[in-house]
Amino acid sequence: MRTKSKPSKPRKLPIAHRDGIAPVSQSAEYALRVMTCLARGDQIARTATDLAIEATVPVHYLSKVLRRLVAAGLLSSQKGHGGGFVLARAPSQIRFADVLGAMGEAPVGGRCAFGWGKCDAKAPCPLHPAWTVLSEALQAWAGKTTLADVAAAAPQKRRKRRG
Amino acid sequence: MRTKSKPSKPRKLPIAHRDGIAPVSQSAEYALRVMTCLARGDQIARTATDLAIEATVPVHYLSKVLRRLVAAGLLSSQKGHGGGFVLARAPSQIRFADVLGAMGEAPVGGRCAFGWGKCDAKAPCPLHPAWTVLSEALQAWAGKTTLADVAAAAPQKRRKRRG
DNA sequence: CGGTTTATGGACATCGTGGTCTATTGATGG
DNA sequence: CCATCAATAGACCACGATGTCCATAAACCG
Repeated sequence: MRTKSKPSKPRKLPIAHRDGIAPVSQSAEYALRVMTCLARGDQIARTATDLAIEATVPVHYLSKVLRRLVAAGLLSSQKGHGGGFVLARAPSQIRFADVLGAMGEAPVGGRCAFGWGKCDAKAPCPLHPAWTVLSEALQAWAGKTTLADVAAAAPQKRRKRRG
Repeated sequence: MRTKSKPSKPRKLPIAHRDGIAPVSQSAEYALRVMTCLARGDQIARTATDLAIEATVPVHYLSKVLRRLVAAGLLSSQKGHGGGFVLARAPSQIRFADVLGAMGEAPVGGRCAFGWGKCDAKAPCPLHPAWTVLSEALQAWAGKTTLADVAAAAPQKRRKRRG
């Protein structure tokens, strides 16, 4: 075993690391955050600034995300005084998959994880079975979870009902 | 110098899209590819160039990935004529989680998807339950799948299996 | 021993994502 | 009508992940 390879100089390699196995991009995560915020409130218009604060997202960047969600038909927007963003459908009718899809995060599956151009059940790459398991788990999650689920969960603040 | 004005490029929205819900980084995928290649062959040393061709990975970039895998103790390396890389353990003893961990892809969970600093079962963010489901699915997948699984699956060449 | 083969280590160059900023358009209210 | 608010649009920049290249070290072969 000649792999002594003494690590006397523990220089870090340029291969960075993300915050773990990031299932979605940062933009997509922002989208889910803001959609969650909207689902948890009343159906009144919320401004981008307002949402950015609550969702802890850079304001100007969020506007781009919101634009995408509007273009995808998940949000309605209203300009001018009193305007803002509202969910286009009921929270129970908006799946995570819809939000991710609006952000360009297609539900996996299109690309061969092994680098092969074509990869299907007939001519599977070595990683195909394992990747299929992962892909199906992700799709099941994104397809089943809706905004209604996250709206119901974990109230952010104690909203005391007056009277 | 990036002051080369690159006009005429119809940059839609700056929110790019990856090849779907990419569960791992490109580097981590490369690592899984090359580890799969090694698991599928005999335990003879394979050169980086050889592996790069089979795994369809840029040669020089792969060398960095291989370095990481060696540093993590998943691979053994041998310099000089006849040298190359070999799995440090049996394929059944190398989980995907090990490979991902070597590439810096920690098994999720550390960061709050909603942007909160702290986020646990006691004070969960709205996304916490949904994210927990996702996180556990990913961890289960990465923890259960081993190189032996992908080595057995989908023989690239016809090879008689014993037993 | 020198020469070849291989891994090792790092210096760049490049590109996409994330993030900031400014201008414009549209709606509302006085 | 004008002032103001807020969405829309896109230019622009920073930075990290990706990818290329080259020098060096180590192991083997003659």
